[in-house]
Formats: sequence, C-alpha cells, structure tokens
Amino acid sequence: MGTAERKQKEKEERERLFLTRAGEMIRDEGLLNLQMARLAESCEYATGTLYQHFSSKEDLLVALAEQGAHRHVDVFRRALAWQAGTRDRMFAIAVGDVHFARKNPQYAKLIQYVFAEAVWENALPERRQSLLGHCEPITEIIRSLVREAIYHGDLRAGGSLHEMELALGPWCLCEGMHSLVHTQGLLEKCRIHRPEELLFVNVQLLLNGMGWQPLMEPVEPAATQALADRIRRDVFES
Amino acid sequence: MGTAERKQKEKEERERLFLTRAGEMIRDEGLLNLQMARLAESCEYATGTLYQHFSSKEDLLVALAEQGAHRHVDVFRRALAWQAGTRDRMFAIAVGDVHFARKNPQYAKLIQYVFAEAVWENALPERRQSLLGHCEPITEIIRSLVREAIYHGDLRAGGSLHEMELALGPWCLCEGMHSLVHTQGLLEKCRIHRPEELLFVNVQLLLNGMGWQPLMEPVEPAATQALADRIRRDVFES
DNA sequence: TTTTGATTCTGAACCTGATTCAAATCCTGC
DNA sequence: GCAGGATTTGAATCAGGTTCAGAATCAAAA
Repeated sequence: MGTAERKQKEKEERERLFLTRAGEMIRDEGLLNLQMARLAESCEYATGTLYQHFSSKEDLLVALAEQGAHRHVDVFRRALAWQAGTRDRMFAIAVGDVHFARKNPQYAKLIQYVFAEAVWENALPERRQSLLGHCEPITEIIRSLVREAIYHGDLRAGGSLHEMELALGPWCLCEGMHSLVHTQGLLEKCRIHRPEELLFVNVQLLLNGMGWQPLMEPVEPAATQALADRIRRDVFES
Repeated sequence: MGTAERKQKEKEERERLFLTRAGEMIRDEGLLNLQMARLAESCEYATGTLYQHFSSKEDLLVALAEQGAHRHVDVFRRALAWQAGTRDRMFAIAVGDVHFARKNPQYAKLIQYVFAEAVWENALPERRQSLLGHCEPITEIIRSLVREAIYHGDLRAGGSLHEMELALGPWCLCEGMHSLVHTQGLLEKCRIHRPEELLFVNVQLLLNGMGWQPLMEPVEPAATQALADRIRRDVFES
C-alpha cells in the first residue's frame, strides 16, 4: 500500500514549497505584505489548499520560523564542535548567534514577530510545541558545553544552579541585544554604534565575572572584536 | 481668545480618555481583541473621531506605550535618587525594571508588540519619535549614574567607551530576560524557574566582571535575591 | 437674534485580506 | 467503467480597520 505513503510525501513536498515561497515573498516584500491568497496563487494552488497545511496565517509564520530554527541550531553545533577551550566556545556561541542574525535578518525579525503574544496565540498548539521542540537541541548543546566546562575545571559549579541556568546570562545578553537592535532608532538615539562589538565585550566581561577560565584580562574592545572576527571566519564561514 | 485654548484642552482630555479606556480594554480582553469601533463606542464617540487622534490602530498602540513609558521612567528616577553607592543603584535599576514589568504585564507585552517592525512601521513618524523621546530621560539617568561611578572611582572608564556604552551590558541582560520570559513555554522547556533571581545573579556577575566597586564576592543566589527584595521594598514600594 | 461659514462629529459604507465551504474534480478499489 | 470517498477549488463570506459625505455644532458677524 504505497499509495498513502506517496500522498504523504507529496503533501510534505507541497508544504515545503509553500514555506519556501513564503520565505521568498517575505524577503522581497516584507512580513507586512505577505498575503495568503497571493502566496497560494504564486504556488499555483488554491487558497483553500494552503489552509489544509496551516490553520491560519500565524500558524504558517510559526512553521516558517521553525524551518529557520534548523539552520540556527547548526550555528550552535558548529561552535560546540570547534577545537578550542570551553570559554572560547561559549564566546563563539555568541559570535555565531550574532553572525546568524546578521546573515538572516528576515529570520530574526520573524522570530521577534512570531513570539509576540498576538501571533503566538493564534498558531496551533502543536505547531508552537514543535517550534519549541526545534529549539531543544540548542539548550542541549549549551548544557553539554557548561557540563564540560565544569568537568574540565574551567567553571565552578555555582551552588544549586544547573547547567542551563548557568548559561542564562550570556543568552540574555544576546537576546537583549537582538531586541535592542531591532528597535529602530533606539540605539542611534543613545549614540551607541557598533552594538555587536559592545555585545562581545560584555559577554567577555560576564564570563570573567562568572570566573569562566581562562579569564580575559583586560577586556579590550579591539582585541575582542578581532577574536570575534577570527571565530566568524574560522568557525562559521567555512 | 480662550476658545481655541479650551478646545485644545477638550481634545487632550478626550485623547486621555481614549488611551485610558484602551488600556482597560486591553487589560480585560487582551491586545488581540482591541477593536477601534468598539473602543470608540465605549467612549461614546464615533469611530471617525477616534481617527482624528490616531492615524491608525498601530499609532494608538504606540501612543499607549508612550503613556506607560512615563511611569517606567519613574522607576529609574527612584533608583538614581536612592541613597546608596553607585553599584547598588545600578543593581537597583535592574530590580526596578523587573519589578515594573511584573506590576505592569500588559505594558511589557505592549512594548514588545509595538516595537515589532510590522507595528512600528505603521505608526506616524512623529509618534515614534515621541515614544523614543520619552525614553530619553532613562538614558540620561543611566548616563549620569555611570558618570558618577567613574568620578567616584567605582568604575574604571573603559578606553573609548562612553557612559551609555558602558551601561549597555546590564541593559541587554534585562531586555533579554524580558524577552525570554515573554516567550511562553520557552523557559519552562529549559527547566529554568525563578528567572528573575537568575537575572539578578547575572547582573551582579556582570558588574563584577566590569570591575564595578565594591565587588560582590561570591555572588550567592540567595543573598542576591534578598538584596533585591530589600531594594524592591525600600526603593520601589514606598 | 439670526445668519453664515468653518469646524467637528458621525456612522454607514468601503475596502482589504483572512477564512470557509459547497461544488467540482480527482482517485482508488472493485 | 463506476461508486464513493478524499482532495482541491475559488467565489462567497466575514471581520475589522479606515474613510468620507452629510449632519450637527459653534463662534463670530450682522
């Protein structure tokens, strides 16, 4: 009974087509201008067919974010696999994250939009669950890096905190920076240029504060940026 | 010629009414369910009148955020005015920010939504400018606190970085935490409970990393939380 | 007090775009 | 070749933001 299987495959194929096309349309015309009817037409299907895959526009956007999350996870995987000390690899995660956001501006915007309550609530629970599930490998990677750091003696296990909790700080720094960078006009108003360089400096300062060995002292903006550039080249652009 | 003045006042009064009511409706029924026609009706005005004040729904939301920003600034003012060392006051800013977000969950969600590109772009430029302008005092407060810390010898001026840039790290930590907290289900999935306590710990670690005197060593979660609680009580709930 | 012209208010009509669903079409197994 | 279920279609429906022609109001002038 290969029939059902083939149908299943065709359906998945079509879903991919819809998502790919949606990504292109968003890239070309902005998140604002994505229209369900136009998307369907552009894929040479009827509107109704589109709704067999996605329960709503929001649902589609969450699905799209999920697709992007795949490539996002890869960044973390690379950082983890890099041949370097745990501290440098933790720093590399921040570098990779920024690098990825810069290379995929639409994805970064999409994520921000999708996680805003109004959108999130309108997607199917299964879809939301699935997106969160796709992020799971990221947490697993971080967790294992922290575990390795503790095992290796680079980081002192802080009292009752478990691995993920220890890594929350750098994570928040990155998230917060993305969020500020997306707020058009805000950083300019504060006369903050080169936000990425500053993020890297602050990550290093925080890692120092955590006592993550080997300490980088002093933390020079220029040197930090140079290290970030090197990591970007060696780890993420090969 | 007091006529024009009176009209002006009435108009402002009405604008306040619209915004207040909008805030209430959002609190009661969620951001999603705010409808322009219903809002106007509930204020006993016609839809069109509402549009004499706000060029679009998005514009109204930005205006609403602006109103909230007023009270937000107050938090920073209080932290700055607190009788304590510069480091404790910087920490107090983080505590106040979290406290405020907790007390005004709708505001926090609104801010997140408003700054998403799709909404931001649809508000009038003047309105956006105005919202950013309302945030200016915040940056000014932070800037002056950092300046004081340097002058007082608590903080070493880092090379070419100016005041605001030095304060970017703690700011990102707070922003990032808000952003993560809003992502329903994410922190649970990562088994991170008490995110606020962790934020405070990380702020202290970062301040240590920055060499902001007097250092807090070691940074104990329980002690940090106790300090935060005390600050909350003494500085923000009086 | 009436007139007048401007200003403001009104809300039904308009418009865009997401969503639905009855009919048409396509399968597949007999 | 055909019956009946599954899938696809796209025009119709619906929701809700936005507009605008006319009604109402107002203030100054006559």
